[in-house]
Amino acid sequence: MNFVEELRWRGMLHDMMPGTEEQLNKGITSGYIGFDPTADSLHVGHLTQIMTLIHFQQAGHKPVVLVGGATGMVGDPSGKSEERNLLSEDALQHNLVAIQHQLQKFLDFDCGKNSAEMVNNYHWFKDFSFLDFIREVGKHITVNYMMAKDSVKRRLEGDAGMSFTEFSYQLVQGYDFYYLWKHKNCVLQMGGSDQWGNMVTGTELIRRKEAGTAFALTTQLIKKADGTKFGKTEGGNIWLDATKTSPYKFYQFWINISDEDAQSYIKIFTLKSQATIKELIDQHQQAPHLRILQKALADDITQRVHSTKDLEMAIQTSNFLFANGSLDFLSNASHHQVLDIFDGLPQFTIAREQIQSTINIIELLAEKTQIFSSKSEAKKMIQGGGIAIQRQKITDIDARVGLHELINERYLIVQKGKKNYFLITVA
RNA sequence: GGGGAGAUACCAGAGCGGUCAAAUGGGGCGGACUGUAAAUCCGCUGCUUCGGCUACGAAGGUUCGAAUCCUUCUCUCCCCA
Repeated sequence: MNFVEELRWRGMLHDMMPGTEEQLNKGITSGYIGFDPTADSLHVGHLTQIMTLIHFQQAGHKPVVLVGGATGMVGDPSGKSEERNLLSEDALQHNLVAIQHQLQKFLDFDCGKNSAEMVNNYHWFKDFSFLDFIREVGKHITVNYMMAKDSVKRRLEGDAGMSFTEFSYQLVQGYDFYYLWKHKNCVLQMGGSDQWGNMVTGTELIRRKEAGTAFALTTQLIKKADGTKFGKTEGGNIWLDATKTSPYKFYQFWINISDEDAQSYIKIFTLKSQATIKELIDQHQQAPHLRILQKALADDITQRVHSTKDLEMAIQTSNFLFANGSLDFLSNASHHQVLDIFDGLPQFTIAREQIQSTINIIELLAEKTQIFSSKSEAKKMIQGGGIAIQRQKITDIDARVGLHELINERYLIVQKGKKNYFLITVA
């Protein structure tokens, strides 16, 4: 199966320029996707692009990963209703290094002629003077053409306006494409469907400057069936960086995907074959409550983004926290094992003297630890039946917790709601 | 430079001298139900030593009493030049 067919059956393909498929069928083709360093980690929203590159490489083509040291300094107006804040150069540099490191994990950079390659557009922009730029690039593209772009039009129609900097973004990205086309024989740019406009500016530049031919292919933006934004939870973005989103939370994110979404995500975010996926969907529909799809998804992605060990840990933690795992498990565990299970969950340590023999529950939750930021909040939560200690629901705001209740004489498991666990270690 | 409108809790947005810790909607959090789901229903959503305290852009003032009236300041938006 070729690259385009692969994307098509997986529901990832959005649009492509005429001739793209023919070009790819001609033989090994070099294509790129750009990532701007807007944060110091990629998040799950970037995974579609990463998967696209993986498929691209598996189909025998050469993926080029572009990190936007230069474009990151400008700010892409696509999909943004107002002007972005510029990041400082230090922050950009920090972000750049971090995401470069992450991207390296997903592709094979050493497999012969279709090895992946990483480039940074800062290299060709750093010595490109403003005058040279407007003569070499700006001259070929009319303002009329630029203003017709959706990302620009929407901003011109709105109240927020748009700075010249962001207006120029498409030229900067367009030049990237031209540069890669010229110097690396890169004839295809891929990206999310919101990038279409920017990508076309690139092919247009190549055509007008050198009468060259280049192609663009976009992937579907990931949507959730309920219309909310993919990749965001109450806690914010789901990052790929284990220190920003723990492997456990990452795993949980996928486990909690709705049935409907899981059926499309399994195709997008895993490399499983068409037959395997069909089988999984069948099984899932027969017994939806087992959430076979969500588990398959979560397993696959957690393993790829983190590691097999992280996945095992996440499953173990999930089983303990949700499958009503009894607390006996803890009494048999070593201190190290306990910490492993609670790794990535909020933890507090308090001194034994602080408790004396017993301590008021509210004082414990709001003062000795920062599980709640105020006593009223803790009180309200207890009255609302949202707090459990050692899996026992607390309903009395005057309840006291004593040393004799500690597991292994040192642990207190606090539950806020069903899903939020806190470990208090009494030292 | 001239004219106008406005600034209220996480967001949107009512209130326009006392009954206002502030309607309503959204969001968030919790409970019930459930599949760690969706939908639905219910509760909470400033702090507190439960006496109060601090809050409606900021600072002053009027008043027994101000989110509400007055003055100045800061900021935002709109129209004209």
